[in-house]
Amino acid sequence: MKKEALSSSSSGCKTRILAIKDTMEILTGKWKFHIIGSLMLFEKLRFMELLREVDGIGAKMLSKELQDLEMNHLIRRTVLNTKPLTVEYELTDCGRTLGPIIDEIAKWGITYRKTLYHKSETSESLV
Amino acid sequence: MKKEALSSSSSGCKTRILAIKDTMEILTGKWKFHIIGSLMLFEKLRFMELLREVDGIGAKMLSKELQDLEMNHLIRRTVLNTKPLTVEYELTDCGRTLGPIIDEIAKWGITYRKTLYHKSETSESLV
DNA sequence: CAGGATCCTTTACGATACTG
DNA sequence: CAGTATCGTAAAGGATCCTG
Repeated sequence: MKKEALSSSSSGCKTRILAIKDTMEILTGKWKFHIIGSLMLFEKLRFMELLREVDGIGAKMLSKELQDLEMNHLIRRTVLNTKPLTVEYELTDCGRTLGPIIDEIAKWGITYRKTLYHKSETSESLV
Repeated sequence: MKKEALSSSSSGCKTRILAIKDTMEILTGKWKFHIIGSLMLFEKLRFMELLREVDGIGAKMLSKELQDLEMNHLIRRTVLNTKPLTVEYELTDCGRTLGPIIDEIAKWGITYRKTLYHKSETSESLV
C-alpha cells in the first residue's frame, strides 16, 4: 500500500477533503463503526460479547478489526489473568472522541429509514 | 447479499446500533464519503472533475460508486445535451442531509492528525 | 467527455477447523 | 475463552482499449 504522509494538505480548501480521506482510511470496512458504536454503549466488552453484539461478524474479521483499531489507539485491549483467560476491549480517550461521528451516523440511519427507505421499498436499490 | 428488512429493530437500545449498520451499508467503501464531501463543497461536478477531485479513485470505481449513490437517491445525475456530452453530478436534498456526518468526519480527521498521528509516526500503524 | 468491456492482481470478507 | 490457520469467494482496484 502506498502512503504519502497522510495526505499532506495543500490548497487549504482541500484540507477538509483530505481530512475525510484520512478518517475513512482509519475507519475503513463494514465493521469499525459498528464495533466502536457497541463499545461506546457498553463501555467494556469481551471478545465473545462483541461477537454477539456486532451481529454478522465472524471471529476472524472481529479479531482483525480489533487489531486495526488498537494499532490506531482507538481501543485498548486488556488481558485479565483469569482461567480460562478473558480479554476486555474498551475505547481509549481518543476512541471516545469519535462519539459525535457515531451519533450523527446513528441519527441519520434512524431518519433515513423513516424518510427515504420507503421510496425504494419495491425496488432493489438498497440491496 | 442477504437483506432482512433493513434490520427491523428490537430491544430499543439496539435501534441505535442497527441504525449505524444501516447507514454504513449505504455508505460502504473507501470512497462514498469522499465523493459526497466533494459534491458538498463544489455543488456540481462532472465525471472528470470528480476523477481529479477524489484523488486516487479510478474511472471504474468512480462510475460504480456514483451509481450506488444515485440508486440510494443521494446524488442526481444530469446529462447535458452538449457535444461532446457532459454529465453533472450533484447532491439531492437527501444527500445534503449527510452534511453533519461529513462535518464531524472532516473535523475529526483534522484533529486526529494533530493529536494522534504523531504518536505512531515511526511505526507502521497507519499503513 | 463519459463511461462500459475486458483482463488481471490484490484485498476484504466468510466458514470451518484447530490451539493455548 | 480468545483467538490463529487454512481455504475459498467476492469485491476492490488498476490498465488498456473501445464507443456514443
